[in-house]
Amino acid sequence: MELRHLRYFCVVAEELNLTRAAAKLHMAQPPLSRQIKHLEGEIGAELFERSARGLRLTPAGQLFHEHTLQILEKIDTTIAATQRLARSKRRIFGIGFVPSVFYGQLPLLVRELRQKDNVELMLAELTTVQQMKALKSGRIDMGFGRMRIDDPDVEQENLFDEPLMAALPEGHPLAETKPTLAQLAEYPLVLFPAQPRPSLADMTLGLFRRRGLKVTVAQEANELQTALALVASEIGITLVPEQVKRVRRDGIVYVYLADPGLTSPVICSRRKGEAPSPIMREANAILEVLVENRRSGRYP
Amino acid sequence: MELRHLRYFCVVAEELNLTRAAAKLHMAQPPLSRQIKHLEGEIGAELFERSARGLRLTPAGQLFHEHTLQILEKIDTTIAATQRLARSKRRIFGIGFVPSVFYGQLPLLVRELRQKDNVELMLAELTTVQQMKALKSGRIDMGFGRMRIDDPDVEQENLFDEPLMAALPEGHPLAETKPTLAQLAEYPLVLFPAQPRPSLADMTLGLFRRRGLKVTVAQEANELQTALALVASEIGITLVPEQVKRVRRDGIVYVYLADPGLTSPVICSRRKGEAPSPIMREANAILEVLVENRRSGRYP
DNA sequence: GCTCCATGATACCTCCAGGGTATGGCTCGG
DNA sequence: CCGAGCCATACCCTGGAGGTATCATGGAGC
Repeated sequence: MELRHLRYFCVVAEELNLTRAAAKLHMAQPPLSRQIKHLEGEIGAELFERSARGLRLTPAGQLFHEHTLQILEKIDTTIAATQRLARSKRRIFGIGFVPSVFYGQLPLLVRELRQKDNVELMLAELTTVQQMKALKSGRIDMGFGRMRIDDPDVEQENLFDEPLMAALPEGHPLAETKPTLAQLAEYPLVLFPAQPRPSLADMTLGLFRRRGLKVTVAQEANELQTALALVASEIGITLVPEQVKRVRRDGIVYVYLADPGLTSPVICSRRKGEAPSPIMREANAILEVLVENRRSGRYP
Repeated sequence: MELRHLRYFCVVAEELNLTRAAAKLHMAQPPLSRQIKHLEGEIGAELFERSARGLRLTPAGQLFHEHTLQILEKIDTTIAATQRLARSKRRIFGIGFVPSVFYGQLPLLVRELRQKDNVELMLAELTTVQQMKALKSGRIDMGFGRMRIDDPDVEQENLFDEPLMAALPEGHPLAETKPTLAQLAEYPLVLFPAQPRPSLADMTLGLFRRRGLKVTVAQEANELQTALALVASEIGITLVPEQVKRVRRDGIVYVYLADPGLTSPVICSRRKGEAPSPIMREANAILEVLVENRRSGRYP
């Protein structure tokens, strides 16, 4: 499949008429007809219903059209962004992060760095393991995760340890308490994040298991917002890092846990033994302030 | 430009060696070399720095690589989704919405509809004006907006009127009051959303202007989260529809306004004179319950 | 400082696939 | 029943993608 097919498909999907579409594309109708068939063959699905009076999109065709528009749009913006960056003298600074650190001060680091006019920021949501590879390949320059991984080419710095909290529906029996894990184990759990494993979800399960507590998983969720919605709907409860409590939501209360030592670290990874670039130095300076604020409890 | 170029570029960007990349692509080195040059020519930017010992990505190349990976990934998932839909007997149901309605009950409608196993949901963020065209072309079947637009082929239903609220930084002099527009006009404004105009931003400005109030715009923001962050940083204040107050955030308080009649409607648009499909009937039923809850103040 | 070699660039050839033209066949409206 | 409108098929032609051979270059190693 080539972009040509997508471009043709879009025009045809809008015109619903091969002859007119061909005219719009400055080409004859038969080759267009063939290319569309070719596309359908490659995807292995009918995108159009043919009739003697023009075409109609099948449901699959509708879906494909919607996404194709987005793809073509993204290509255009990508080219434009690349050209802009090539003309400017900016350098790329890539930051990898696991989703759960993005509810805290990371957005502040991003906002500060975007101000600088010698740097183009590139953000990538990556698991801690993926971050190792991305660091080495130069795709990112700094990674934020929650796991310690031994790698000779990467140095890790423990920024701070973050307490875990329980997210409970409003009015829950434990809502005004400081519960123990044993107490929480009595209630069904919303496991989160379900998708890229291993993750916080496994850590959560491990915490219970190591204490010999049996938990029932009521539901899995991939995104924080979904998980919180499920908690608010009283489908279950879930454990989240403290940063998440900044995401307040009607129907949800966060409570600290009674068990000591239930924390999740936030770890910053960098390539080892590399002279810090000017941008890296700026990032480090900002980070230092943010970590200091975090440690002293001063939120901006 | 064709997908071929992107696929080649990705492999080269990973190998940073044309000979090896060519081998991986099961082709000879010279044509690959040429295609990459061709790509650079078309974009009008150097993506690689050549040396006798292999290649290196330029900043522009790095950016392009990052986005190219996403594009290729999206194409794969699009094809997979299209195939899946073609095999199933599901129908498409498209919903268009302006961002500001997505903080209310719309997610609930989406969640309920996703449960049904005869429907594949397609969401599209569109301005109210774009929704008209999308409805007529069949891209969406239902649109949610905040503006009344006369169109012979579209019928609009006013679901409810939503009060406007002011988002203020914590500790703001007006934070514990029910201020008037005149009082708010004393403080700088964060204009939101800045990008697709006309929008709520113009409505906000209009409200002040019609009362003969002069406002100073401190900053523009495209996304709600940014706007709220700016408010929390005491850069300015902003007006938001009531639904937004469900997005709570540290450092932000929402207050109702003293002026009467400061509301923003939520309007549902459908194609006129069309027999409702089974899915549309299900959507209408869910919508009715949600609107009733909204009107009676019962949030789920 | 010279040589070697890995690596990318250039030149030229081949051939296929994408586009063109001509035409058939189907369906719907009058 | 006929014609208009539309898509599909058949066949031809050419541009450009890919192949082979070879050159140019600069860093590593002696």
